[in-house]
Amino acid sequence: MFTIGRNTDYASRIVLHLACLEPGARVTAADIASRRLIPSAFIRRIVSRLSAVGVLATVRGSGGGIALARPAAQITLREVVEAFEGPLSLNVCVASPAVCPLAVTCPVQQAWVGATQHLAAFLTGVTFGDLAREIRDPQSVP
Amino acid sequence: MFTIGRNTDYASRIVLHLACLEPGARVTAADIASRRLIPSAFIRRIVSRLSAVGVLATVRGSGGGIALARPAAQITLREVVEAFEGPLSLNVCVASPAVCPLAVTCPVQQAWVGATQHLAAFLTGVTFGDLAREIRDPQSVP
DNA sequence: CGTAATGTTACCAGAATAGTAATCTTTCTC
DNA sequence: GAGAAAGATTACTATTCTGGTAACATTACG
Ligand code: SF4
Ligand code: SF4
Repeated sequence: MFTIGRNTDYASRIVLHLACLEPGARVTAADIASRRLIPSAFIRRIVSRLSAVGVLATVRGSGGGIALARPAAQITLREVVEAFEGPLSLNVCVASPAVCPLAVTCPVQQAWVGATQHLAAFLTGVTFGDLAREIRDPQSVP
Repeated sequence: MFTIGRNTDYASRIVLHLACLEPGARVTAADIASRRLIPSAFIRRIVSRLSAVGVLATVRGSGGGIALARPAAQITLREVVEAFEGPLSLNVCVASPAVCPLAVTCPVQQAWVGATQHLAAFLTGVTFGDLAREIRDPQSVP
């Protein structure tokens, strides 16, 4: 079906949730999990990955929690996607042309390279600052 | 890694091969399989699907083979992709928003809808007529 | 009828997915 | 310092998906 995995989607929920709060607000992972319908035993790994990648800043111990490492306006959807799906590459030969012996003369490869670049550009243009702003209008989510 | 499957890639090789021949040329599947490095026991299902979808016209029996059902210029890469990956949908909520309870207020969904539309538009713009023309220049492939 | 071709189905091994669970480490509060 | 509250890490599992193989069925030419 050619879709992103659940990990990636959950990650975007987490970042979006934080982007909707006051800048710099810190909140526990379990809290986000319950509000955003993320399996509570699952969110740990996701948060861990996001912080390894530099999207989240975490504080351990009692009274700790997670927060955005940077302003939401500087976090792109692409960054979150690539943290879980790896570098964008719509066909195996885009990331590493060597895997296909036909790559040298294959015009389809060029098409996939182009499609990947277009998608990457689109996702780079979507920041969580923009996304959070869209949700402020109708009713603010707890 | 978020890529198309091998089925889809093999399918594009088949269509490209036919697009490089004389218009209307008919050739056996086994021949394409050996020239384009497709597992020979695999190509059957792929050809079958492509013909069910209206991209290929097949002729059974001795002396039969496969050919494009329409001029290559009218066959888009999107069509081939969707024949194997299903309707383009970069996240589950794009194809059917009902699967996610958050969909009604989720701005990320809008982003995925947009990304899917952009990708779809790009792939619609790539026809095998164009692709075949690119390969005629350097050296014609057997 | 025999042969050459596609159509269809069943099957399989290995990988990926989605999720659970248990344990470790850090740090605050009392 | 004890205990509790948090995140970090790892191992495990069940299910599905993927890529591929194999066998058989169907069609058509000669
Ligand atoms: S056949 Fe072309 S598109 Fe397919 S993997 Fe090889 S180079 Fe890429
Ligand atoms: S959270 Fe938003 S993007 Fe994710 S599945 Fe639900 S509607 Fe779609």
